Amino acid sequence: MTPVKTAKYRVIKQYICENIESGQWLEHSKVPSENELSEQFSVSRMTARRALQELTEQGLLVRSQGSGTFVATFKSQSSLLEIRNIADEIHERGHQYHAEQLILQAVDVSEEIAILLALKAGDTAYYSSVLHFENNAPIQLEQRFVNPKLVANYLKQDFTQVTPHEYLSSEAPLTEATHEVEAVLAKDEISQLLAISNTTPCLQVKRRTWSSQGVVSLAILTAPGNKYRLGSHLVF
Amino acid sequence: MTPVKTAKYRVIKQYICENIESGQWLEHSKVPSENELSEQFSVSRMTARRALQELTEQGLLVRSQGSGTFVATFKSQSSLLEIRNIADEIHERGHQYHAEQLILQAVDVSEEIAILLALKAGDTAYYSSVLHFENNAPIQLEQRFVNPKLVANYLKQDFTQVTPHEYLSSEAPLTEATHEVEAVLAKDEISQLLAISNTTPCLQVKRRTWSSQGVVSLAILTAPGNKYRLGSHLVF
DNA sequence: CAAGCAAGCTTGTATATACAACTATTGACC
DNA sequence: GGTCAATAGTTGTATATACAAGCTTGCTTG
Repeated sequence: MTPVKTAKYRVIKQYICENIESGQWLEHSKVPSENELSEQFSVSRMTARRALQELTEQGLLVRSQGSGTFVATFKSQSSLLEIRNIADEIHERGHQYHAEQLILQAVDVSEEIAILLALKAGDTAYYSSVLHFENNAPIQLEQRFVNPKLVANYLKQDFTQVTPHEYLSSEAPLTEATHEVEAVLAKDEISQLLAISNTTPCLQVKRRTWSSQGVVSLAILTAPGNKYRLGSHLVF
Repeated sequence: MTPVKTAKYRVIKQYICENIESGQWLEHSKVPSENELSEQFSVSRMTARRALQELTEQGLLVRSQGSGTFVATFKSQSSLLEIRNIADEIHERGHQYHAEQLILQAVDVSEEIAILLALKAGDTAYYSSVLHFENNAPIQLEQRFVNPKLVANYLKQDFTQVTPHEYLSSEAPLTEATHEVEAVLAKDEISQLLAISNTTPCLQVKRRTWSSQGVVSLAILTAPGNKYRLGSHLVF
C-alpha cells in the first residue's frame, strides 16, 4: 500500500484554497491568523505560517504585518516569464481542467505562417485547435501550427489527454521562445467558442518556440480579457 | 539616524546573488549547503535555508534532496519584462516623442491602491497622469501612484522633460517588479485621451516596482491594442 | 569483481520558543 | 469630543532541535 503522507502545510493550503475557490471566503475578507490555524489543525505556528506564506507568494493571499492575512483579488493569472502548461496552472488554482480538441490536421500554410515556422509558402504544417476549460467554462483557445519536420507524429496525438505543450516539450526540448501580446477583438467564431460577446476585449498571445533543430511551433492563444491575465515577477 | 538593519537571510541571499552574477559560481555548480552557510554566516540552519529557498523560488537555484543546491541554468531576459522607458522605445523606432502632463498632485488612495502601495486606506499618495505621444499621436496613458515616504519630491518634477520612470529610477534603484497584463475596454475619458473609440480593446499593464525600502510605485499603463503590443524573448 | 549494504551527507518537514515590528482597539485623561 | 498611551493581536525574523527522506560514497561480503 502507499501511505502517501501529505505534508501538513499542504493540507492547510488545500483547506484555504477550497474556501476561497468555493466562495466561502470572499475577496479582501480576513483569513484565520497563524495562531488560529495552528490551533485548528494542531500544528505549530511555523507550519501554519508556511501555508499562508506560500499562498501569498502564489498570489492568493495578501498579508499585512500587524493587521492580518486577507484573500487577494481573484483573477486567473498566468505567468509570461515561464512557459507554462495551462492544465497545470488551472490545477494549481484548485480548479477542474478539461480540453476539447476541435481540429487536428495537416494544412497548407499561408505566407505569414510559413515565415514564422521557417517553412516555404504552400508547404504543409500540422494544425491543431484546442479549447481549454476551467471549471467547465471556456478559458482559452489554442490554435497551433507545428513544424512537421520536427514533430512527425503530432497528428496522432489526443489533445484531450495531454496538452499540445506537454507533448511538444517531451518530443523537442525548448531552447528559446518569443511572445507577442496584443489586445484584440476576437472574430465571431472565436468569441462564440469562448462564450463571450464579440465586443469583449481578448488577450492574444503569439508564442513561437524553438528547439535546437529550429522553430517547433507557433501558438496563438486567445482568452477573454475579463477572465484571464498575464503576470510576471522580476528580481534584479 | 536609521540603522535599517538588514535581515540576515537577505544578507545571505545577496551574497549568493553576487557570486552568481559576477560569474564566480557557474551554472550547475554546487552552492554551499545549508549547514555550511549557517556556519559561515553564524546563523541557524533555518535562516540559511530560507535564503536558499527563496532564491530557488525566484529561479536562481535548483535544489535536490539528498544531493544539494545548484546554480540554475540562466534563462530569460525579455523585453516585456525589462522595465523600459517608453521615450527610449519610441526614439529607437526613429519616431518623435513627447509627453503631456495631465495631473500631478497628492491624492487620498482607495483601499485597493493602498494595499498595492503598502499604505493604509485614506493615506495620501502622489499621483501623476501623463500622456505619451509617438509622432504626435497619443500612444499610452500612464497613471502612476507613488509612495510619498520613499519619493518625497515627486510632485516637484516636470514630467514633460523627464519621464516618471526615469525620475524614479534615479531616486530609488529598482530591486523588484511585477507586471499584470490585461485586455480591457478603456473608460470613456481614457479612450478620448487616446483618441480611440470606446470599443477599441486596450492593453493595460499594471506594474509595481520595489526598491530596497519597499513598494515605490504602481503604474497603470493603458494603450490601444491596435497600436501597441508587448514582446518578450526567452532563452533557455 | 560485483552486488549490496551501511554510513554520512544533503534537503524536507515539523515543533517549540523568543522577541521584534506593526496595527487596531480600548480606555484614561485633558 | 479629541488626544494620547497602554494593550492585545498580528505578522516578521531568528534559533535550536529532531526526525524523515533522498543521494553518494565507500566498504563489506559473497
